[in-house]
Amino acid sequence: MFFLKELPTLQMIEGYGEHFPAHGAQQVLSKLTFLREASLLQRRLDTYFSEHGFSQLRFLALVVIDREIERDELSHGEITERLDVSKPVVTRTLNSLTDEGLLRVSRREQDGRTKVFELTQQGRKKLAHVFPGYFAILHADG
Amino acid sequence: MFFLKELPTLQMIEGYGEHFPAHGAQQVLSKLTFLREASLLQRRLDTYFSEHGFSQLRFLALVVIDREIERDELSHGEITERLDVSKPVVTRTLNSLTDEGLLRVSRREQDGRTKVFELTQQGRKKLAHVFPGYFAILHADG
DNA sequence: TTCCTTTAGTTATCATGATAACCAAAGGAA
DNA sequence: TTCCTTTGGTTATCATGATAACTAAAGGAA
Repeated sequence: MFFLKELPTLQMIEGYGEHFPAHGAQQVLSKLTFLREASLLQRRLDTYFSEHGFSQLRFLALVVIDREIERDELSHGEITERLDVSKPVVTRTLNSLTDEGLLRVSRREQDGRTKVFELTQQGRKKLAHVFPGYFAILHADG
Repeated sequence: MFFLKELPTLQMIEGYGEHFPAHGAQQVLSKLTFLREASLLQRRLDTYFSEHGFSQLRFLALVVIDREIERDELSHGEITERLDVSKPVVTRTLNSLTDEGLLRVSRREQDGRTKVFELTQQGRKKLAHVFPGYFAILHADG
């Protein structure tokens, strides 16, 4: 998240910078604008998820399992590969989703270390319930 | 931060959605791309800050004081107005910056409640040290 | 087999965001 | 004055990101 409510003006940036080439300030400002807009959109999504007792990460963890074609389940490691967060966070997230009954775990027969997760009926229902509003936010202007 | 390493394909999104109008999927995908790119840029910035024992918020707190024209100091409340984070987080951040000697606090004479913060020499030095790399990341392609 | 290395996930701990509830000074109305 | 409301910040507590260090199963060389 980018936490500056008012972006600096072009003049301000130019004032700071003997640090970048001519016309660099414009590029810097447009990147800051980009970050700020993304943060605002991200914040709308986070608010939406939290209204549904969800978080983006918890949602995406269900999504990566759901979207897998010709498979119903993914291992902890496979989920970690698909999500850009650390392993311990994946562990915590999957455990809490399991505790809430949205996922079901089992051990893989061939390898006693591996845990595999699949959506429960309730998990599918929850996803279906949250998707429309999610797409609505992404589809909206701004 | 948007945590999906691989974005869904257009076909996947269309598969999910009777939830949005025709051609909506393209719009959804471009918003997801936007979020993902912003997250990657944000992550480069966060890495840079943490290499300097800094965080984006700590940096921006110094910046909003520094960029104030014709004033050297801002109150806690004024800083809170300029940063898009909650009051308690501002308190904690300003305290830690003060403890590290980057800011100096004083009470405002007219109002015994108000705290005002200004950059120390060390704070200015730190900002000057961090700015070039910050702009370089923002100026870079991608 | 025995032992060493690799791989899968977990535990411990920290940093940093949020909200709710609080304290204390300021500022008026009675 | 006294008391009530408003305003400026803080405390307590939680959620959720990270890294480092750990446990235990797997797999392979000797």
